[in-house]
Amino acid sequence: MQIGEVARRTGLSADTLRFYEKIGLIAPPARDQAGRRVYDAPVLGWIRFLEQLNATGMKQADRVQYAALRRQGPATSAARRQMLERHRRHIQAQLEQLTETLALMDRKIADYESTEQAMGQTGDSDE
Amino acid sequence: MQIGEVARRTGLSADTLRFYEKIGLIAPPARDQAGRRVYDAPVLGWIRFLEQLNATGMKQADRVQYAALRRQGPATSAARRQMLERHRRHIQAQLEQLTETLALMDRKIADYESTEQAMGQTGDSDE
DNA sequence: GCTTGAGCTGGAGTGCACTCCAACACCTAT
DNA sequence: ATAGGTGTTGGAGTGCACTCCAGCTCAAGC
Repeated sequence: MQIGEVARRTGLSADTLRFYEKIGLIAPPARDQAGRRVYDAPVLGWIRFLEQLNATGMKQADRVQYAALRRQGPATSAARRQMLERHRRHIQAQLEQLTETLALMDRKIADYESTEQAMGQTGDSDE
Repeated sequence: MQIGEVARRTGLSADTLRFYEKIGLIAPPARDQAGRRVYDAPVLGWIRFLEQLNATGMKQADRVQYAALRRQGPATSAARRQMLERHRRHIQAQLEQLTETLALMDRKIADYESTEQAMGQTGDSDE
C-alpha cells in the first residue's frame, strides 16, 4: 500500500500520515525504488487504535509516548498498561460529565418545549 | 462582585472572563465609578452552564451563537432548543465512542496483565 | 500621601494538531 | 514522448481557545 491508499482506508490525509510519522506516532515504513512509502497491512489496525485514543481525548504527546513504548517492545508492557489505565479513568470521568450534561440538555429542551407551548406565559427564564 | 471574585468562584481566569465578554459569551457587565466591571450573581449560573457545554465539546463559535440568541430574548427559544437538541445528539455520539473505547481499554489492560504474568510466553502481540 | 493590590486596555504570544504549498521526481496509459 | 496522477521534501500557514504583557488608573489602609 502506498500513502494514498492508507489515507483512503483510514480517513486521514496523506499529510497527516506523514505528520504522524514525523512526530513518531507511526513507524517509518519501507520505501520503494522511487523513494515512496510502502505500508504493510498491520499499520491500519494501529492507526485505528490511535484514532480511538484520539477520539476519546488522549493528547498527542501521550499517544506519541505510547507509540514510543510500543516500538521498544515487550519490556515496556507495564508502562503501557499504566498509560491505558490512566486513560481509562479519563474516559470514565468524561462519561460522568457527558451523562450529567445529557440530563441537563433534556431538562432544558423540555423547558423550551413548554415555553413554546405557552408562549409568553412563564417567560424565558434563564440560560 | 468584581472580576477577581467571579474568577475565583468559577475557576476561570480574569483574562478568560474578559475574553469571553469580548467574543460575546458573557454580556458586558455594569461598571463602577472607576470603570471596573461589576457582575451580578446570575452570571455565575450562566458561566457554569457555558462550562458544561464547553466540557462536552460544544465549539466556541456555537456557544457564542447560543449566547447571542439568549440575549435576543424569548423569540429565539425555538432556535436555542434546536441547538441543544443538536448538542444532545453530539453528546450521545460521544457516549457511544467512549463506551466502546472503555471496553477496548479493559481488553487491552487484561491482555497486558496476562502478558506480564506469563512474561515471554505469548509475546507482545499488537498495539 | 504613599504603597499595595486589583483592575483597565489593546495587542502580541502560546500550544496544539494539523494543513497547505512550491518545486520537484517518478510511473502508467495513450 | 507526453500528460496526468501520485508521490517526495522542508517549511510556512491555519484555526482554535485562550494567555500573557506593558503601561496605565484607581481606591483603601497605614
